[in-house]
Amino acid sequence: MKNIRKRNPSSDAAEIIHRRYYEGRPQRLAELAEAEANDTVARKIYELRKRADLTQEQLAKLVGTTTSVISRLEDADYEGHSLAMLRRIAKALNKRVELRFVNASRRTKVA
Amino acid sequence: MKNIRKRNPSSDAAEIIHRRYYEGRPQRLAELAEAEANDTVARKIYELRKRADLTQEQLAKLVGTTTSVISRLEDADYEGHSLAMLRRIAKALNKRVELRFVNASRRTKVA
DNA sequence: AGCAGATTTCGCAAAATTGCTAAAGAATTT
DNA sequence: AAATTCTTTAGCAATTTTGCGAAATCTGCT
Repeated sequence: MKNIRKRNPSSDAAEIIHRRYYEGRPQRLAELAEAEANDTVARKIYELRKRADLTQEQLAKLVGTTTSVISRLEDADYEGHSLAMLRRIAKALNKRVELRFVNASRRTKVA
Repeated sequence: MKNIRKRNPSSDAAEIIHRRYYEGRPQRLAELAEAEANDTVARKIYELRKRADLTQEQLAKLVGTTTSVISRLEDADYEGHSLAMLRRIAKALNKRVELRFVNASRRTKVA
């Protein structure tokens, strides 16, 4: 996951937050579900991978691609995700992609 | 929206259901929100367009493309949707795309 | 500082999606 | 049933995404 402004510090905000709040604290992980709804796709993938405790290389292998591809997908600036790729990632992590069209302004809360 | 088995009858299941249950019956429309969560992307787009009471041509114009593209996106067999296109459609209809990775088996209910 | 692991970036080829036109097929209206 | 509107299909070009390897950058550890 690449930070927006800084060049290439894997010590970016998301990484810091992850370490501080989630690493080794199972109860915190539950909170992620809520926060995720407002996140970018790139960050969702990043969080998903972190929660599964995988390196990009490990996820890449599961998905059937390379680390450079995973890195690109986790790049906040990248906008070119395909549903097909998102599904491949989901499948690799025993998830499934759920998609909805919701009214532009309102944010729907999830049960 | 193309049916899976029949060749090209726009009198396919979805179309029939639409006419029978939704056309001119506002209260029925609410039920769509629930059903949609389990639908394919293709059908979501179709339902979205129908609820907006638009022809493929009208939607195409709003999105900035042609009817053939819309038709393809509504084809149940088509799997090549990109997030970018889904967002263009959402934007045209004053919606936004919400995406989640959920556990493979369970279906999350929406508020 | 040095080392090993992890992530990012670059460049180009391959594959997939979109853009578009025209024509055929189907549904609706008159 | 003829006319009109709507949708699907086909083909190909243009654009975009993916695939992939190698080098560069960054992190954590000793």
